[in-house]
Amino acid sequence: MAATIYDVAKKAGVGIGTVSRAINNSPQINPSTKDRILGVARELNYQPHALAQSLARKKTFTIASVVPFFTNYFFIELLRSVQHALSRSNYDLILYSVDRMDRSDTTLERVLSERRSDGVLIISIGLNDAYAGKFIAANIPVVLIDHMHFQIDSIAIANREGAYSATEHLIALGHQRIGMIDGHLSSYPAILRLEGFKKAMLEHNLVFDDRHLIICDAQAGEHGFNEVAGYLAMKRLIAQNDILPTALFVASDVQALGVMRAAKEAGVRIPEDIALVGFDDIEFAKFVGLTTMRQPIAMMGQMAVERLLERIHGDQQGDFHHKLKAELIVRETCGSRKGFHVQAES
Amino acid sequence: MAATIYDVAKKAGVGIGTVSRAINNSPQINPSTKDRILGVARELNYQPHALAQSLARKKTFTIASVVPFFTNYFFIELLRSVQHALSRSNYDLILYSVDRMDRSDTTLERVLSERRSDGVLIISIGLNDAYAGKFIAANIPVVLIDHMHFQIDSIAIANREGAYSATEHLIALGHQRIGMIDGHLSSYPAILRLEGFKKAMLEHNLVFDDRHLIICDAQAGEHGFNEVAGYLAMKRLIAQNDILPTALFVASDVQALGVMRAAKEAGVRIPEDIALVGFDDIEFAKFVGLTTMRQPIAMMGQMAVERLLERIHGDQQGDFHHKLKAELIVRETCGSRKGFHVQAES
DNA sequence: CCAATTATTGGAAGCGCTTCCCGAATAGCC
DNA sequence: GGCTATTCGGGAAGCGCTTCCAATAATTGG
Repeated sequence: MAATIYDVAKKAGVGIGTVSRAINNSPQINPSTKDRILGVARELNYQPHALAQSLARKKTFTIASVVPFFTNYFFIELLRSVQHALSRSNYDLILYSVDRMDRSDTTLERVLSERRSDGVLIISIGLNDAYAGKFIAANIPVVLIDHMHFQIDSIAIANREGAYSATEHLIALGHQRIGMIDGHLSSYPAILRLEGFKKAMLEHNLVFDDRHLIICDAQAGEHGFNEVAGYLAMKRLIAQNDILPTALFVASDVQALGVMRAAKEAGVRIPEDIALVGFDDIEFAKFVGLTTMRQPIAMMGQMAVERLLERIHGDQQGDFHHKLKAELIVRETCGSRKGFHVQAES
Repeated sequence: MAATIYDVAKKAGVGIGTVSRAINNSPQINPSTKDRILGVARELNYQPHALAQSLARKKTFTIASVVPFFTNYFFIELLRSVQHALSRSNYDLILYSVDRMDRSDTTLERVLSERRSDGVLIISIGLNDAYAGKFIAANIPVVLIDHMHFQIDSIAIANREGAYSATEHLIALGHQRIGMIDGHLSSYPAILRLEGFKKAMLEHNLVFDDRHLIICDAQAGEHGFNEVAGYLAMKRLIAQNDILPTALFVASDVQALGVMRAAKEAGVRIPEDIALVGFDDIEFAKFVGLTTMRQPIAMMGQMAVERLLERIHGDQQGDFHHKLKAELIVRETCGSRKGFHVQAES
């Protein structure tokens, strides 16, 4: 069995309180006894038991992340950055997955009741007022990523503005007949991106054909933000239109990948026949040359962690609703209008 | 403050032991008092404190996973399946990331010392004898994924055989001048895949040109299993050879993606000029039509979790070194020899 | 040299639970 | 009815730690 604090105390001939002070380097201890105790501890290979510490301190040094597992590479890249940001602290990360968006409640309930964590990161999941209230009542700091709630800290992308920019890029390229493929409108970002798209069209006096808008089906609460949904949407677009749009704004990169696959199958060339702009800039967008709106994913993860940690430490008060701007990354799927917006890329 | 077991006991007019029996549905309790207590508990919105339970039970209902974060989509898909398999149990998942492969020790040390978990999943990381011994001594069940150790349960892919099959496929297609792009040989799978490749060449009496073998550089202990490494390798291959191989076996799909990008830039057509076989079958392989060796990633994750849980419950003894076979998935990067090996795909 | 501080230390109490031991209550049996 | 099994419930002990309080030892100033 592993050594406990009592073993160390006995062997060092001191009380357990003193050992505790030694290992937590409290100032209330004589440096020489401290050294001696640390020596004994090393000898015994003593390691404090994290759980016991948590119980006594009422602090777990763990943060929870609630993630829709794993429908979209966006989450993964976010998680990576969260983990990265966290690795500089000594907090552990515990993962709560929600497998169906429409059943996120049970997961949230679990996070709340287990009390394993000092703070929670909720990714791409809407928090209703009831749960927001519960977290506030339980005094557990929460940061929402890619979603909003008026009472809860959040960090999200400016979706409407991003969609606007994407569409505007297409318009600037001379396109007039522009379509859009969106996620299901049960998703908040999907709504906003559609709004941004429509706004851009309107402000540039372009009419937009309803048949050129395809909303992906939601499945298992997934909002259609996946490759297959994009593929299917593109097939539908091609099937139901005699004249295709000359340009397409797709609400996410994974969907755009599906669009490209369907286009290829149908002999529709990109960008020659249809120009394409995505959204997210997941890692693979670069590999396939997809023009897209870059979400600063890594930045979002890092900021969220920093904010959460601050909240945990009680440093910060006041609301925090950060909105990051998406940035247009021009690659090849809109034709070689390189230099239209110069971007440094590694 | 949240209700404790004492609050429930007092309000129900019983002892704490009885409350404990009620919520853990022990048989040693009168059903009627149990119901009454459960009623009170609900009223008070009582939730047992997971940490306190863990401490008292000496069981955490948590499993740890040690993951190289996140150099390769292989890990992510594995993690997804792990999480999925776990969601059917009531174990939580805590994530320990190792950011540099060559510094996995500190992470393992932490897993060991914190004792937050009942079992550990170690993904794609080599375990040396010292740490294997420590886990055994601490009596913590471990399952290794994508790696081996003679004393520790493991589940891995048959790398050598998979590489052999990939190469053989190319040979069967009539290729003679076959090259390979591999990860750095500090990686065990990289070694095995190279062996399988060479074996296939040898057994089919094909000579293989050393200049057609590119070993990616290892960076930050990353073994070169990433897109950029593949890209760079392909550039090198093209640069240092007057006559290129007609086919290429690439040790991982992410690298193959880089290879494709470099090929495109250099005007080398795939599959016309060079046929390509990858390894892993990550989700994106399908999107880009990459012929590859499928690792049953989801199966690996699931089996690993099942085995780990069995070990935790003490059901299983004896060694367990499972080797799964990789399966050839024919797509487009070797030319349209569709039907060569018919594969059902959704 | 003495009172007043101040620096250290020991260890009980407490974190919220499980579990074991023991007594009370009830049931079963002759 | 009396006696033994059985069932059920109470609560102390214990999981491994932190922290607070009181006690002791070392210093300081005069």
